[in-house]
Amino acid sequence: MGYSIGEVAKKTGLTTHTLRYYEKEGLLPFVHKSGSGLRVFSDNDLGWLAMIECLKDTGMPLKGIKQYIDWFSAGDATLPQRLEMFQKHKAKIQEQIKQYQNHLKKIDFKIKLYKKAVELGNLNLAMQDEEIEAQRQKIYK
Amino acid sequence: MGYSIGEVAKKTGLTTHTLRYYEKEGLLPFVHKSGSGLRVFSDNDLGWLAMIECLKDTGMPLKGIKQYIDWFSAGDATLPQRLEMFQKHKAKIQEQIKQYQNHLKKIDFKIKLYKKAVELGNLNLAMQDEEIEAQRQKIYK
DNA sequence: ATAAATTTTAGAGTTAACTCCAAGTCAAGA
DNA sequence: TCTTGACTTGGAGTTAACTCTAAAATTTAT
Repeated sequence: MGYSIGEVAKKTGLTTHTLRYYEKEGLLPFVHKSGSGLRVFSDNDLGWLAMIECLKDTGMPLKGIKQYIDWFSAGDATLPQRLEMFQKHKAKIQEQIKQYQNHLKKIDFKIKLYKKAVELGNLNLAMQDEEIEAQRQKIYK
Repeated sequence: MGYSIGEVAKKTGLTTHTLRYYEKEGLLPFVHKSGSGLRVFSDNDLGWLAMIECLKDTGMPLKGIKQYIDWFSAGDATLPQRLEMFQKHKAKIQEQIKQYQNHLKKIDFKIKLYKKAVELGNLNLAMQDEEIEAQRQKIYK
């Protein structure tokens, strides 16, 4: 029914230190304490941790995540703010993905270039290769 | 022919502080100095800055970028290392994109949920909606 | 019952990547 | 020439997100 901090650490891949830090920062306001003061995590808390991971991994700072949790705790009056937050964050993620895909093209070019350079044992020679120069132009134009 | 640090700051969106910091960290070993000690950036330096931005924005720490630059400076003997670096980094970026797309599904679910919740003025009611519950199952199963 | 492992707290320390400051030098326009 | 703005350095300060320490309490295993 409940999980110790160590169990949650194993489940999530976070350390116990990090979990306590998150709680201190207000990211886990729903975790209960046992009579003797030990944290007891519920499945609902694991759900929150999954959401925290999702937002954190997509670039939201802990402060932003805390804002969301504070809005949640404030109840239905903050539903519009929460919707707006997710919509804006979605746009940011999509922008990120686009940028990543663009950067990937540049990396692909470098891989092609360095494959040829390794083959020839010389970077300058590889840069003079027609096909490689053609691809360079396509990307950096 | 050459750009001052302020001009480069405008071109790149970095601050002059950051540019000096990058140089201090060994990321700009090709920038020249004028007789009186002013930095003079070339178009080639701008190319390096673009590559630095690409690697940094895709999650490579400055130390990793410096390693690449050091390998470059060491000459053709390090071509295989550089190729390997780009190949590994490409794999990491692709993994990132996949993860982002997955996270995006969760965010999309939240948007759907909160749209309904705003409509109803109540989050719990929205969670009981059939269509929303169906989508939740699809994602969190 | 006892030993070993886990958890508690407050608070200090770390790392990456900036960001700023002071005091002095350099450059461009009126 | 004078002033104003940009640039120089070394070094200190900041921020986010951990990461660790120590001493005490609790829980689990034998």
